[in-house]
Amino acid sequence: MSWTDERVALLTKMWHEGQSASQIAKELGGVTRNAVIGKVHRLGLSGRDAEPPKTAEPAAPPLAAEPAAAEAPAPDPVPEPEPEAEPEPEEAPVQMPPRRQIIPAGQPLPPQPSANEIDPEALANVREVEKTAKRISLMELTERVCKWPIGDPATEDFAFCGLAVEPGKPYCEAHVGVAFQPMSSRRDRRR
DNA sequence: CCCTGATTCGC
DNA sequence: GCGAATCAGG
Repeated sequence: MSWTDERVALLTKMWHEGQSASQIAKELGGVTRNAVIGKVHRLGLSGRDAEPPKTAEPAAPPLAAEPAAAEAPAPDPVPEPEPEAEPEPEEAPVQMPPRRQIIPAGQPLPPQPSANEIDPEALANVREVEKTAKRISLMELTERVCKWPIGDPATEDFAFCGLAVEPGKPYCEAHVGVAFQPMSSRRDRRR
């Protein structure tokens, strides 16, 4: 696969939309995220919009910038014509949702396992997360999705959380929070 | 041990 | 110019 104008245009568009290199690579097909990143750099659009103020020190102290005889500062009004290599192809402004769509749960949430001696903060967090959980089925479980059960396994609306797991753990960040509570925090929460 | 972008360097 | 390999951070 080569970098045709169209592919470069799509790359540029997606990059400015904030898509990750791997997502762009997947969308384009035939290239790896490395290729995308390499191309991004070659195109000079690495810093997605603002200029990097923290690059390497140019080591150019402005000390003798002013010639001694210069009485007038001689300002330069518009030194940068800024080529603006942004062709901005007439792309259809539609097809806007680059972000992963989320399936809302819209459902009362049956009682959770041992949901009464858990750190209130973590619990609140979980209820929040479960509103936005992906709710995947048993067959959709993989090594890297949260396996926290949501709902009653006996009913149809049962599902697993399905969010991205905390690497190395079986659950997402929020569910790890309630799954692995140190005994210290669960002590004396009953009066 | 998943992801991210950044950089290098042989091609 | 290209991108795999590698590096560096989360």
